[in-house]
Amino acid sequence: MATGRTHRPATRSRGIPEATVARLPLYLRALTALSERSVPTVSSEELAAAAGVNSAKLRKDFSYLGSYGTRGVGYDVEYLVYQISRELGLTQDWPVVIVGIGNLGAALANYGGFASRGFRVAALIDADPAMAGKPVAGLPVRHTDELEEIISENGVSIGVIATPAGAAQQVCDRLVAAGITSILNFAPTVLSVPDGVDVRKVDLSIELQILAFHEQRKAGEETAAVRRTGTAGRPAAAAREGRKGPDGDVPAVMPA
Amino acid sequence: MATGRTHRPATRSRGIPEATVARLPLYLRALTALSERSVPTVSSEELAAAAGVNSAKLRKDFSYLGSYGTRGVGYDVEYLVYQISRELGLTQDWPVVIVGIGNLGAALANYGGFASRGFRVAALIDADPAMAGKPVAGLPVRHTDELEEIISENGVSIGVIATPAGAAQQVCDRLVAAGITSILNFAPTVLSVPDGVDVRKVDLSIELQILAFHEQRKAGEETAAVRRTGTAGRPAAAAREGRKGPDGDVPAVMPA
DNA sequence: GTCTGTGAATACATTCACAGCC
DNA sequence: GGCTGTGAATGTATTCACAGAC
Repeated sequence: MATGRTHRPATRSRGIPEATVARLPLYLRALTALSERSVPTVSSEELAAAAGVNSAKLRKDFSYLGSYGTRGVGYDVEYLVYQISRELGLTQDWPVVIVGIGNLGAALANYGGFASRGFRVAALIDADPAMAGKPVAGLPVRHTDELEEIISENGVSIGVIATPAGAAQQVCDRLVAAGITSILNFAPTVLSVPDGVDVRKVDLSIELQILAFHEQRKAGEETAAVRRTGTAGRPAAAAREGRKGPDGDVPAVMPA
Repeated sequence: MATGRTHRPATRSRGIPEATVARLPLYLRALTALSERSVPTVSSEELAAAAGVNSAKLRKDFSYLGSYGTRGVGYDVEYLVYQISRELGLTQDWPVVIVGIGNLGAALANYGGFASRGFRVAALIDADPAMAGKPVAGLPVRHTDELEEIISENGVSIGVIATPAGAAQQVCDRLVAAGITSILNFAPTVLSVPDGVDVRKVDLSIELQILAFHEQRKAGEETAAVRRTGTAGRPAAAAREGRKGPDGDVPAVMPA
């Protein structure tokens, strides 16, 4: 990351913290809901509750964007919607391609949340020739051979990878070579990309594993018992029938 | 205090940092791949590269679990796989339910990554009576009416919500009432849950919006950067000329 | 010599708490 | 009175750099 120089102090300071950027879409969603209900203004407290954060954090976040509120009153909903949209780059439309039209890719293609923000699915691409031409979410699936052409013709800079893990790096390389500079990766694999290309990943199984970690801890607190039994056991908890785990009878966890 | 153990606290220290927990699945995946290639040991440098992090971070992360490496040698792959699996709670199997069998729910049901870790889809649940009984991913869809019974009978503690936003809170409440204590939420809404219940959310459109933010920033920098790198880098950006935003005053994405 | 494990240093993020404006 | 905006304080995460085990 190229740190320029000292601060550009004015209302448009060039460094919004990553953590803040990651929350802006959350605020935007909450604001959009308020806007649809024609709520004219909102306090940091109310908006924070709607977005699921605390109000100090929200105010700090907004302070990076500028002073868009009014003391004693709150924030103008419409104005904030616009400012955040602009900051996120959603006032323009972003064509995206989805590569890998399996179950997940198809689900993504059908996902309404893309279009409702500035995103437009420019094409669906799959390596299976049998898929080519088949309509998914109203778009004909195109073959991988056409990938470069599609990207170039549509000026696509954001790509979504929903292929199996084995194909992801190869697809990624082609996307990058074709000019893509932002990638959302659903394949459970680490992608390597040149500098200047952003990758964000969504890994469904990782999220579950994190939940399992905390779940296990909860279970352990209830029955502070055998935790480290080298051979067999896991924390015990009531369940019904033993489901077979890797080594025999593994209890499921039920809060009683 | 509970922290009575003086030395060797790391073996099961009461607080593995969240950031570390979130990376353990990454390490585990990389290690599993090495294990399948029968690689016996791995250095922090190699493993870090495979997991897409830097080696100092990895070593620090592992130090929270204990001293599982050998100086001058590296880490035993099989042993680490076991230790991390145990730490994450993956040595037991976790029955999960998926609620909301639309495109996304079906994709999740078919997703192989769950079963390959300790997760087992115990049931698919949908509110649509027309769906009831229809097989998805080899399981018959069950109706929401049976939700409590399913959770109780299978000792499920982890639920996945893949319903439309409007139904999510209601489903969440029922899941929690039925005993679920961990929720993975795909619906684009903030869920409120009582203490003791963990929620993780995956929001597809939020990830894209974060990418758009950075993409927009790149485009802004391009004006200055383009001459520095000559013409080598960005075919798609050049092709983007044809695209125009819906409104007239779209800020210059391209040096005009 | 190699590579881990970890205090110390730094960077980043959140929360506090209150001055300043409505 | 109510609410924002923000320095200061605190908490968390990452990185450095090297002592110590092999």
